[in-house]
Amino acid sequence: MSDIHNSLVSVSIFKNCDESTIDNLARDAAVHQHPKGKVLFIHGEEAKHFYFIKTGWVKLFRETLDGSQAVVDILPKGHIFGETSIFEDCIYPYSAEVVQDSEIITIPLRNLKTEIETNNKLALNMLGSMARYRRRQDREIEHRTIQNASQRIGCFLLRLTDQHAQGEITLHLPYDKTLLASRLGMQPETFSRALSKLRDKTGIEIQGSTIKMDSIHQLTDYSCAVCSSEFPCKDLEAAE
Amino acid sequence: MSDIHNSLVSVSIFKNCDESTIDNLARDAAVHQHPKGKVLFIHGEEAKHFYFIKTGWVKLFRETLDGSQAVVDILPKGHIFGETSIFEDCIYPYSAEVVQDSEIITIPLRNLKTEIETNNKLALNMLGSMARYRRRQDREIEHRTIQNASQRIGCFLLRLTDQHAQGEITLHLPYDKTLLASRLGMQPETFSRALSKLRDKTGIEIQGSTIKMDSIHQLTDYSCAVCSSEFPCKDLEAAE
DNA sequence: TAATAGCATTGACCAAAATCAATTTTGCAG
DNA sequence: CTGCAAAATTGATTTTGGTCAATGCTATTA
Repeated sequence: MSDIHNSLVSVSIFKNCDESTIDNLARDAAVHQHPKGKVLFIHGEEAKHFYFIKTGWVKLFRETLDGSQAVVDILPKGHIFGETSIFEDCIYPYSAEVVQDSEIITIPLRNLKTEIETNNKLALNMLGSMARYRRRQDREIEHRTIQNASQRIGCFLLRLTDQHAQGEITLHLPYDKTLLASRLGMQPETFSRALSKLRDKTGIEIQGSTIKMDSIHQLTDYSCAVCSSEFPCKDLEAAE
Repeated sequence: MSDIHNSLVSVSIFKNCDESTIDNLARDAAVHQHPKGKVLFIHGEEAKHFYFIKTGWVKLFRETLDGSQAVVDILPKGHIFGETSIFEDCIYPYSAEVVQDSEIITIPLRNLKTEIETNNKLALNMLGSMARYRRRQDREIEHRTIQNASQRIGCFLLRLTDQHAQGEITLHLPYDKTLLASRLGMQPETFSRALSKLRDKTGIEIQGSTIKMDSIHQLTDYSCAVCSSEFPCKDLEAAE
């Protein structure tokens, strides 16, 4: 159990909360190993748990009857998801699928709900987290509206780099290109062409999933020109 | 002052809160008349107040240096905005412009922050409100990803109608078509053509800003087929 | 009621991205 | 090391929506 406890203390919504708060949540939690492709829950299903990603990656998405899907987010280890379902109708607002073999902690929403109803500190942390997420989503809508495919990729790459990095930078795409394409709201073919275009326009070097550049300015000049947030963005951080 | 108080009691985040809570907020609030076109604040500005729309409409948007803008939302009377800036850096995450002569109540964020830090009921209400907003934004991203222009218009029209309406329906566009186009993330010319296409595909009648149809099925068949939320949508309600 | 300004529509054209199809490359299992 | 399946790329084509320019419509007001 101490394993679960140790995982949860690092989550931003539990920051500065009493040990007892975390213990109350961890009490009925469980760790599971999930293979790539495993669907944890489906949009519209009754929400019983929320989840913490110990290792791996999880895709949140919405899917229509005809099979086309819109990716809401792709979360790395250290993040929680499904927690917003304690409000309203207790229904998951999206589906969740493990996109790489992952270790996931499952925690009953009941415990969170009970705790938050009396714990103002927790409620405030969660509000802060949701405000951050909201900014991220607002920015996402802005990007889909005014950035083209290449600029969106450039912006995504910038978010992978240390904002204050100097000199030559090497970075790796965090997951495969098809998934990244869906994360950015485009087709794999469009992604491939748009990345080539980005290379031609900015001079970055691409070797598989490794990308090198002399300085971040190669990307900022190209991508940030058409964004309302001047670089370095104040609202770049990942969700909660 | 009782005027301001009466306005605020109707806001969902103050539901079931003590009279004293609302009085604390209303104490330093003020009502102003704003003409169409008035910009209330700009993205990135230090956030001092949040706002309640007593009458009229307000557009929330983000704008780049070169003038292109992305509309985040368009809010009717009864809604608040800017309140999420009590978290983090106290900076407005979007700009706000009055799009019709409006009566707006201005309330210091300070008062809200002080109150929420000790008032768990208020915090929980606000969490519920933000969870609703988040679902709306997730759906918005989905729509921009998988619906085409005509389908987005159809979906918007459905959200204007009574979900359980039977028989012939008449409805009016809530604001002018140029603004509606920006709300739906398209150009005015595209909106015009897409609306004509929607008419041809569904048989709805269009007369200026008045739209008539024999039944909502004309629209649901066309627009909801490519959406993950089966009609009637559970997550259609407006934000705040 | 006539002038006008802003909104809305239409047409012609262009650019971006989606689609469909065919390869090529890569990573992995045997 | 080889063969295979999945991922990625490339080409050809279509679709969608954006852009620019011209025109039509309508509501306000002088």
